[in-house]
Amino acid sequence: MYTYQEMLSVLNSGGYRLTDQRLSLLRVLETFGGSFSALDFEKKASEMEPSIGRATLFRAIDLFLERGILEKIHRQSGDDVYIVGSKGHHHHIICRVCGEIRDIDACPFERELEEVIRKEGFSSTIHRIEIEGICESCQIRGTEGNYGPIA
Amino acid sequence: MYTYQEMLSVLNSGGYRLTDQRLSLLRVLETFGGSFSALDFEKKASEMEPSIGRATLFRAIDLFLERGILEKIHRQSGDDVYIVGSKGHHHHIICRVCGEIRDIDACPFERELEEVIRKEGFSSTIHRIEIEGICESCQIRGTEGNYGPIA
DNA sequence: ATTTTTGCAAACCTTTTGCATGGAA
DNA sequence: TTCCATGCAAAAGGTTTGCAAAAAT
Repeated sequence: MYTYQEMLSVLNSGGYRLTDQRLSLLRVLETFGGSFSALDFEKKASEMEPSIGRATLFRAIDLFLERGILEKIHRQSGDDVYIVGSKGHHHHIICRVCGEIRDIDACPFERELEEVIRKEGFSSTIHRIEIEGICESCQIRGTEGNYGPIA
Repeated sequence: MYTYQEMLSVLNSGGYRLTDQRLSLLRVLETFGGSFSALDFEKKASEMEPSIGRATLFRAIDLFLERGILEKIHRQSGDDVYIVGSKGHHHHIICRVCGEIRDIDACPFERELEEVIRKEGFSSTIHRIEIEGICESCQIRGTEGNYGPIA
């Protein structure tokens, strides 16, 4: 997960203007531990900096996604959530109870992916892999009974 | 990809009422070769059966998803599209030029997934894997220059 | 006869847009 | 001083809802 300084230098080196609003939004991002929705972000942002308009926030989200400061994750539920980005190619494992999202570094699927792609004759490929389940702490808390099996 | 008869029997065995609208919608699904948006579906449905209301269509989509008659695919672009379902656990490889979606049967990632899940201590997991690239025909057509690299 | 399903239209909710103002470089 | 970024408020866009009528079992 990028630090404030790293996020800042991504913006800076991209030639983007360092406005108060953008810097405030980076500060807001620092405070998120796990995943959050656009609305979570908006809410927290307007608590910390009430003057930030909705349009600015959504434009910042687009920019942050483009620059990798944010990553968007598509949940099984259909909701999109965001997390603060991190370096390099990686995937995520998500707890559907507490919402924790961990990075899986060093994609363990490269070999099999290459095989599939070769077989299908595709080029210029990207892949998305998301794993969703119940993390250890939530298993211990015994909450898994509240969640049915998922197709 | 399920045939009309298979889709019908899924509905039937689920105890759902076989209304004209639902049967018409299955007929519409038969006509799709590849992926389509909810709006594509609505458009085609109201051509083939003008009396079908929007709410009915969206309610049917939910039902079809639940029963596996449809599968929802989240594109890199952020759009959700649908395809007619097929049996068993599988993944998809999507051409970002022509939109073709092929099933990858027999998940080639089981071993590595198990390893990751064990290492992270997760239980009750599901996974989604989507591969997006350019299919052979579209490579030959030379259209890949129109599409920039994707993060 | 009972219960599900439908159609309509309005409501909803998140995201986007146009445009004049303000601020960074 | 130039162009990028912002805020506002309105519009957009896709999806969902409430309800009375219609249809399936």
